[in-house]
Amino acid sequence: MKKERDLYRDFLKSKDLKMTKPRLIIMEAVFENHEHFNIDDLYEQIRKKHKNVSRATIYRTVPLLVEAGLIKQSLRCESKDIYEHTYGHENHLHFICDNCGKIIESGFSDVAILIDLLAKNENFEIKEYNLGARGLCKDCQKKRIINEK
Amino acid sequence: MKKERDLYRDFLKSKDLKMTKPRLIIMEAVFENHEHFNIDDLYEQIRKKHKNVSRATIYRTVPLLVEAGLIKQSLRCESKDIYEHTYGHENHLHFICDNCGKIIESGFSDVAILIDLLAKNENFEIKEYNLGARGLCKDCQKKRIINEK
DNA sequence: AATTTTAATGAGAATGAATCTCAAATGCAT
DNA sequence: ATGCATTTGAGATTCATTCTCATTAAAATT
Ligand SMILES: [Mn+2]
Ligand SMILES: [Mn+2]
Ligand SMILES: [Zn+2]
Ligand SMILES: [Zn+2]
Repeated sequence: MKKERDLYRDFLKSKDLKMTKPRLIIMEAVFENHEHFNIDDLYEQIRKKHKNVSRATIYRTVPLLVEAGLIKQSLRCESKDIYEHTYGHENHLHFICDNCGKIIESGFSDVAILIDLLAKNENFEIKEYNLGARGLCKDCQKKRIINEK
Repeated sequence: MKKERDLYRDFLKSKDLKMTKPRLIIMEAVFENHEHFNIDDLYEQIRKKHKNVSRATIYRTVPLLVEAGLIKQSLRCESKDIYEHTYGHENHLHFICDNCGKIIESGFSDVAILIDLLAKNENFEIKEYNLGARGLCKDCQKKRIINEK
């Protein structure tokens, strides 16, 4: 939490943005848990302690955290943008179950090497990977077999 | 276009859905061009010839084409869901330029092999890959250098 | 071919995530 | 402390998507 705050401070300073109370509250809430989250989750979480932080400010602040490189926009879920930490988290890919919505994470060091090669071919400079697949998780495969009987 | 229509017919029959005039018009419009498209693009395209096909029906029909395996939901662009053909198109990944929005496609046969391995580890059954990266295209890298002077 | 049954459609209303507006509040350099 | 540009909260607005429901069309049955 210490490092994140410092990076955030530096980022804001570098952009001539002010370190305000809501911006601090929001960034601390974001790093309180380590799950994927959407703006509404975050709003509810923050509201428990701070009755006066507005949804608008959260919508305005989250993109700053993205730009600062602390979080990234991840997959979309239930028609909502969802986010996850990047700072302090390994790159990983998502397997999303079409049936139950479960998200399974998996490292992808080797995959990245190949994708870097493809990108090089196109002279494309990658800033952020966005890798995953949809399908059926272990449990839902079993259910399917039962249902299709 | 012949094959797509037959597959679609079979799919509708298998689901006890009727082959209606709007459903046919929409599926033909979808396969008229080979670009990524969003619902609004499709609506405009269809409206040129058929003044009476409603937006609602397009929103209702596109998911059928997805379920039939003819198209897939692809990346999101300008806050709109976008779609692309799957039938008759190789699997590929997308490099998306953060600066100009350009979408670069690239095959990924080798990548798929690695991802299949990761999926196997998790006992996850992949139905559809969703692979890409965001960053800067060749042209925008040059522009950046100029701008940062 | 006419009738019945049932699903699908069009038009527009409703929803809801995300963005915008603007008067009031706050951070920060002096 | 003072002054001033930036940021904020609250609610209005936007706009993609979904829903509603009276009407229409497809297919099954006579
Ligand atoms: Mn994740
Ligand atoms: Mn594509
Ligand atoms: Zn599952
Ligand atoms: Zn570009």
